[in-house]
Amino acid sequence: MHGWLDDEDVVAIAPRLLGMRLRSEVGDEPTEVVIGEVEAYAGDQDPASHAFRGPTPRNTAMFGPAGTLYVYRSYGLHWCMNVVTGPEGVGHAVLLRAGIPTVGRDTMTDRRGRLDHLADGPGKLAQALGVTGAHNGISLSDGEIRLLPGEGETLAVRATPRVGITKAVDRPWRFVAEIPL
DNA sequence: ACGAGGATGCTCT
DNA sequence: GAGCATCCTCGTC
Repeated sequence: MHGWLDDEDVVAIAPRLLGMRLRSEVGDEPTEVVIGEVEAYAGDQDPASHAFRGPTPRNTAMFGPAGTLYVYRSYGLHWCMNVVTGPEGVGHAVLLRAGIPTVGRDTMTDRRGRLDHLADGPGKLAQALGVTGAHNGISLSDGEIRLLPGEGETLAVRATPRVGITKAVDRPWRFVAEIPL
């Protein structure tokens, strides 16, 4: 399943996640978004990656097989989720930064505590789907959180520098799906 | 629309 | 002890 996720080139994989669906079976009602913004992190080739200096207690999930979910806590407050890619052991991952809510809107507004800005940021996306550190290391193929095919529409994609980092700031490894008019 | 500042706790040096 | 792959609120324009 998702055979292309184990490709060596995480920068090529990242934009292919745009338009895919991310479905959560956490809680009573399923929730789902279409992935709209991602960033590539290239393991030991990438000073901005959590895996840059090799395995640690926090980042072990990054060195698992492609299709593993890596969840970490950001700024002591928020959870952020990544899709592990590449051959097992390389530490590549794609940060999921934003999604368009499609299923379970009521549950997402409950979890977010507001009616707007439900999943337009990495911490907000994880919160809307009910994803926490308890999901770190699970498979995105057969678990509570799943990566599913999109509708197959062709998306216009814009590449920009990554957000919120202080190292390797020049690499245009953030990919945003342009909303068609 | 945009920017500054504070909240908050874990990870690794 | 420093440094975060962030979010929210409250100011301005």
